[in-house]
Amino acid sequence: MKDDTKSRKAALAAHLKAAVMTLKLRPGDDLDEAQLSEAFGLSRTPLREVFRHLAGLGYLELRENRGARVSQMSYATLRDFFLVAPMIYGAVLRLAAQNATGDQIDRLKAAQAAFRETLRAGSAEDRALANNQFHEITGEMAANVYLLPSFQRLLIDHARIGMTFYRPGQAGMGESLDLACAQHDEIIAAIEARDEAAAGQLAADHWALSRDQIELFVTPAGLDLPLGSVERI
Amino acid sequence: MKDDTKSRKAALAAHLKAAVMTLKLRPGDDLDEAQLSEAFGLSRTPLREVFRHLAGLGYLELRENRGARVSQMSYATLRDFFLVAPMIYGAVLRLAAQNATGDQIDRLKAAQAAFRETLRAGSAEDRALANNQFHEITGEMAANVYLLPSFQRLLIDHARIGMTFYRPGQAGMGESLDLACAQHDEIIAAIEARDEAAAGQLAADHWALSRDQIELFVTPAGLDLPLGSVERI
DNA sequence: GTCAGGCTGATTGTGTACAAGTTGCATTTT
DNA sequence: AAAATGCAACTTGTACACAATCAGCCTGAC
Repeated sequence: MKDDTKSRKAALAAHLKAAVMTLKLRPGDDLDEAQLSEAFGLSRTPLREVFRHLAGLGYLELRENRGARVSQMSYATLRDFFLVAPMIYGAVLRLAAQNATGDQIDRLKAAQAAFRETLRAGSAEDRALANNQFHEITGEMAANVYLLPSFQRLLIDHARIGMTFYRPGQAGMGESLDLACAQHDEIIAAIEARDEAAAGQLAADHWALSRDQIELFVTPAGLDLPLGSVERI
Repeated sequence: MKDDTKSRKAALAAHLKAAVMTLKLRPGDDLDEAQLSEAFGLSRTPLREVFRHLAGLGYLELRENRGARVSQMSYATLRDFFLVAPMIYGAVLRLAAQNATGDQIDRLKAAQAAFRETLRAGSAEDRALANNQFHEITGEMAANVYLLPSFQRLLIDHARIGMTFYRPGQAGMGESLDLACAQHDEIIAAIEARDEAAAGQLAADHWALSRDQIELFVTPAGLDLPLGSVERI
């Protein structure tokens, strides 16, 4: 009974994390205590402890007397994200290059293999989670208690933003994913070589690629139509 | 009864935060649920919610089946601190200069006045809390959800490190505090003038001062004794 | 016709009882 | 005498019941 309960709590947390990052639970969605309590075989007390934990990590927001919600995204958070992400990502990869252990590098390679597999045959959700897993490990390598909280929040919303702006059909999307995957390989190499400068540069490159993808969606290529055929508002 | 409970929870959280930052509760100390439950008139359920909340913010650590502890400090965390503090502090003050509202600037000035008052007549604890309050407001000004979690963790441990290394008698301690206070004034001015570059520079200066104080303690001035009178190991 | 006020159903917050786990001591065995 | 094992007291985790709060709807007055 003991292991059951613990694993159920862990399962609930993992389920919610994945659901939030893949937008299966979308920003602002309400969570139903009663329903989740039933689904995971937990009473409300441990359930709410999980909620509080995830709220601390930035997945959920708790509102007084009004239950838990998936944490919101807005233009303000998007702006916050663009301002801070390059700095934190750079710092994490530089520290990762300094500190990574052999075991961690092995796990990073495994994560990269899994990510590559999702490119071949995987849903957008699988891809986002695999990519997230890869970067989580770099965070673990950086091993800095003061940096991690911000980094992990960035990863959550990076996954969500990526899911929002992911359009399989869009021109250049496949190429971008391949490029991102290649950059992951370079990141592994830089970390393994303890090349801090290269890791920092790769962080910048990887970020730039991701940012361009997002901007491409926000500012899409204009439709190629003759003048006058599209009404301007 | 409603307001009572809420305010008691808030009081407990505030009490624990202050106690942790001022080292009244020292890193690694165990927290007694039963005792705190009695002292604040809360049952264990809400008490544990407060624990979880504070654990998320970095004040406490929760261990499975073994209660809550004040979060640890070690050489590793000290090293982590030195590595990322200048970066985060710089980012926060630059963003604060960009975004601060008039109301926030007023509150910052009030916090600075309170801090100055603790210099004149206040305990080391009062001073640490007042200084923390000042920097908390700069974090609020920066208003970046991705930066704040790391910044607030840094502030907690900055307060604790400051308390650890604070020695009223030590040469230069009073001068350093006066200098730090003067820098606060300059920081306010830079923010009010929306001078981002100046704010960034002041963050670096303020950090350098704090760092030097810590190093002064870690590497104190050698005793002024004739050669040969002190055995070298 | 519109808005204010109060009721009602549902949801969340808290208190308490009980189950599970852990620690330290005592006893036993080698 | 030292180490290991079992027991007991205490601490933590979970479940459930009750109290408090909120949102929506209805009624009634202006």
